[in-house]
Order: sequence, then C-alpha cells, then structure tokens
Amino acid sequence: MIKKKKIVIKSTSEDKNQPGINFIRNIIDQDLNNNAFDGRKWSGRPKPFRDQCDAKPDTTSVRTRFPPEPNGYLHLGHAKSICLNFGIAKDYDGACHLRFDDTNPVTENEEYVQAIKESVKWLGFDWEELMFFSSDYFEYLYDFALEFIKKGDAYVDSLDSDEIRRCRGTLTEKGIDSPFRIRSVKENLEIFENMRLGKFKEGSHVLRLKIDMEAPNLNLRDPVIYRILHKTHHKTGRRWCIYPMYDYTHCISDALENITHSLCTLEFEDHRVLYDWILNKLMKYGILKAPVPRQYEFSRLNLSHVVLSKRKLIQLVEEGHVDGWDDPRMPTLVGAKRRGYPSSGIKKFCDRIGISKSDSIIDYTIFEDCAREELNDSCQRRFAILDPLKLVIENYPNNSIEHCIAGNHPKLPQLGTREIPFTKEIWIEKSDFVITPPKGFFRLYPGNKVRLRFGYVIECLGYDVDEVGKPNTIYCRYFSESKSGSLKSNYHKVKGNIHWLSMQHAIPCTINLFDRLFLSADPSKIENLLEHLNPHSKKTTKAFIEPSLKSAQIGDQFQFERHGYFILDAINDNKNSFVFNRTVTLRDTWAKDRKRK
RNA sequence: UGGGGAGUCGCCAAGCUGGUUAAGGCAACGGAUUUUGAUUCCGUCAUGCGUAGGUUCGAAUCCUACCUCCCCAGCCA
Repeated sequence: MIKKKKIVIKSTSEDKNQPGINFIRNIIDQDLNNNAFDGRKWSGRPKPFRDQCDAKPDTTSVRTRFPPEPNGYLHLGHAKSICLNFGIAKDYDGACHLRFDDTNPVTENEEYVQAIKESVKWLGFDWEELMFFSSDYFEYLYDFALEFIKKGDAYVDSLDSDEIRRCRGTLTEKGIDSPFRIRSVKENLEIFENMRLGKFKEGSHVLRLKIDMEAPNLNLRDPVIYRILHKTHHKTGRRWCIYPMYDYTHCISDALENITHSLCTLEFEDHRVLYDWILNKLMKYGILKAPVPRQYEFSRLNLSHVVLSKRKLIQLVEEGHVDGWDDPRMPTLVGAKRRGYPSSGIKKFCDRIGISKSDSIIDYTIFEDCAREELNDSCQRRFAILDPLKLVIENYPNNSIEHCIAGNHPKLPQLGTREIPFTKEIWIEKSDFVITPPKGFFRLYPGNKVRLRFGYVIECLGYDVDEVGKPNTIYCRYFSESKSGSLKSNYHKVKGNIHWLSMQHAIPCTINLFDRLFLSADPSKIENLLEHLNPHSKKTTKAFIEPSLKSAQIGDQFQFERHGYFILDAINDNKNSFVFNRTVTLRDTWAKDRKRK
C-alpha cells in the first residue's frame, strides 16, 4: 500500500519558506490524489518492471531527478532545476535522484562529475544513495534496442550523416525513407551486434527507430538512437564503442529509476511524443509496465546581463576573459560561492522567480537582492575604508588610544561586540567628505558635524588640498562628551554617521570589486558577445580594514559597514596580506536618487 | 507556407472544470523607526488579463479569427 503523502499546503508567501505553487506542483497534487503512480515496484535499484515484478511496492510518493551531463560546471540555470527537483522531493516526502546523463564520451569526464556533486551538496541537497549514471544502464539499453529491432521498430541505417540529414527533409518538407529502412530483422540484428563488437568505424552505421519520415515533428522522423564512437568513456572505459543517444536513453533511464515526474526545460517539449512513444513500445513488449514516467517542461532561466549557455561560458574561460570556472564574476555555482554568494540566497532566488512555461528574463538585481537579504542576517559587521582620506582631530590628545565598543550586528546583540581603537589621526572614506555639499548631503563638509560611528561626534574645521585641488587632509574637532554609549552621547544631534579607522591600527588589504560581466541586458542575443563585455567588471583596490579582522579565516564573510558584503578569498604573503571579494554592495538610495537627478 | 509552446501591473507569477472587489513576491512611490543614506515596519500600486469579434444573466477563464515572441532540420544533451 502506498503511503498517502502530505499534500503541500498551498501558500504563496515566500516568507513562510513555502515555495510558490506552480503548474507542476498542481499536477503532482492531482496525481497523488488520483493515486496515479501506484503499482510501481522498487527493489532498491533501477530495473525494468520485467525484472522486478516480485519486488516490494515503491512507497516513495514521487521521484524526480536532476540529470546533468558531466561536461561542464553547474550554473544558475541548473540551480533552478535542482531547486525544483530536490525541492519537490523534499516537500512531498519523495526522492530526487542525481543522475549523470553520460552518453557522450567525447565531452564528458570525471572531473565534472566531482564538481557537479560538490555544487549540488553546496546548495544543500542530498541525493543520499540515489546517485546513478545513464551509463549504468548501457546493458539494458542495448538489450532493449535488440528488442526494438526484433519487433521491426528499429533498423540499422548505413547512410552517412550528410545523407541522413538530406533524407530528413526540412521544417516544411517531408522526409524520405532511407534505402536501408527495409533491411530484414536478421540483417539488422547481425549488423547491430557487430557494431557493438567494434567491427565498424565511426559513422558507418547508426541504429534508428522506425517511426515516420513524414511526421511534421522532426523528432519522429526515424531518430538515431545509437552511434558508433570509438572513445573511452569515463565510467565504462573501452567496454563500449556504440553509445545510445539522449532521446532513447533519457526516458528509459527515467523508467528504470521509477521516476514519476521528469522535469525538463521547454526545448524538449517536442521530444515528449518520442519519450512517450518509446516507453509505450517497451510496455507493449512487456518490459515496462504502467505507470511510466511523465515528462513536463518549464522555461529555463534567463538572467539579464549574464550568459548561461555552456558553450559561451566555456568560451569565456578558454579565451581568458575570466579567471576560470570559479571566477567570482561567473554565473557558475562555484563562481557564486567564491563571490561569497550564499547558497541560501540562490535557493531564495529560485523560489522567488517561480516556475512556469513563459519565456522570461529575470533582472539581475533580483539575484543580488536575494544575496543581500541572506547576508544581512548572517554577517557580522566590520569597518573597512576602501578609498582613504586622512582626518586629524585637532583637539584630541596626541598619543592617546582609546577603544570604542562596536556591536557585531545591529539586530542580533547575541553576536557580541568588538573593540575598535580610536586615535587622533584616522582614515575616513573619501566619499564622506565634500567641499561644497550637494542638496541633501549630510556627511562631512566644512562646518558640518557628523558622528564617527561607535565613537565621537566631530565637526569639520577645515581641510588641505593637493596640487590638483582635491582635499587630502581634513581637520576636525571632537566633542569629548559625545562618545557613543555615554550619557550625553546624543546631545549633539547629527544626521550623518560615518565609519573610520585609526591610521595607526588599520590593516592594509586588497579588495576585489566586481561588477556585471556584460554591459548588455541580454548578451545571449548578441552575435559577438565579447564586444559587450564590461571592461570594468573587476577592479582591484588597496584598502584598510579594522584590526579585529586579523583573525579572519578564508571563507569568512562580513558586512563592511556602509559598503556591502565581503568574503575573505585568500591570505597571502605569510598571513600578512588579505584579499577580500565584494559579494554585493548595500542598497544605496542616496546614490540612486542622485543618479536619477 | 510544417510542428510544438507562450502572451495577466516595470520584472516574475497565481488564477484558466466561467460567478461578489484579478493572489503573492520583487521593483516603484509615500510615510515611520534607525548611531550603517543599510535593515525593519506601515501604506499606495491592473475597471484590467496580446488584439478583434462571439457565446452567456455573467469570461482572464469557453468559441472563432488575427497579432507578437520562443523552440525544432546534431551520428549534442
């Protein structure tokens, strides 16, 4: 008896951590209500029904799968699929299989398998023991191919690829039968077996399904399901020299694994009839039994200012426009991780954009916002000066050092405090001082008062200027009774609140500032995308950080107050040189307003 | 000129077995709080559902025609 699983509470509120409802979840709800997937057997390992009729009923309510091809690194588009498939499995108390779709030995390898596993784990999903490879099923696939041949549903075609293409017709013209379409079962069997034995060279024969060369859907015009490839496979080595193709492999792999809902992107929509055709045939042959998996398609992720096609990402890496797959500007999962983008933010992003069948382009800012929201809660605050300007507090004693108590998080006092040393000479941010303030500016300018955050209120008395007229030293006085936390600290009402660092104590470091890789909102539409590369997507700057950061470890993340979120990417030169990556800036409505005007 | 899909607020996205005021999120705007111009909190935000007809007491939901966009002619997935 199949367990009745909880039906997910329909909710649209993202805040309750409920994924939005979507058409796929609706279908699953319906299927569950109708017991549409009762009757499956599961012996614990993928097998055709024929070989496991005596096994126990499969009590797993729904089975989905994430089927990456191990020929590249996972990117944000994959994350959408991962969150969908694993998310459904989790919410319905089902299972999600990790299946490597490895039917093309020319492009696939073990390095990618490892990287993909790590990225899925990093996202926080667990396939448990349900990791499979399409190549695990090569023997079944071959076996079933024999069956297709015996039943007259497949034949060996000995046309070359050009000829096959010509016979296929076009979008508007029907195809014509291959002269080899009428080969006898016996001959087909013999050649196919010899194909497996390696008696032919690549390209000399293929196995095709015999469907309909006049079908308006090109996928039905006798699709090729096996080709000869004398290549070493990352899993099966030299065991095979014929390899099954996607359409044939995918549906059968799904069926062997008892997948209930096979979710893929829109471009596979017109492959669905083939998917069903193959499974129906196998049911007729008695190899499979209903219920068999059903394929549903959703629209793939498009993100503005980003390319998500494997081909283009490879180009960026290989031509050196970025520093590898994990370059923090890359939309890969490894890139996002190095950028400091939290995996929880990626999941939030996937929930936020939803699942549907309409083509859409998601604005990159949505992606950034999700990172901000997660990081705001999780990151401790620190001070960093990215663009230093010297400030001297004239009435502060020369050699005095005192300590200011700074909260590590404004909303989470349990995260504690740290001390920031305060002295007569400090760094402030260049952008926090201006000689003639624009309207509404409430930071430092001659005559204005501002609070040094967690420290004293100061008043600007004057400034020095360099040879080009840019201010290079600011002179202030401080109000000794105004120290943060003291009784009279609020006596001086100031609007501005700026961060600072004692010159004597500040630690120099390197910070990488990233911006979007592409200038164009939709680079995938552009013929030569390299022309739209943002030349300023990476800027490296020398900066100062507060002394408490000395103990930071690689991977630690902080909010540098009033700047944004940063992750410690590297510690060089015998622990003396820190390199931080900026993940995202903070929202800055002041800057945005000014830009608009 | 073939086949398969999609068109609901600036961006996503529910609703689509027809029935009072067309969910929700993001953005935007207005306001409150704030020792981060951050965060948080409140409020506002589609007489309208690609267009034009039709059916109906009643249509985003059904019918017809049209328009726009996306995908398909790998021995890739």
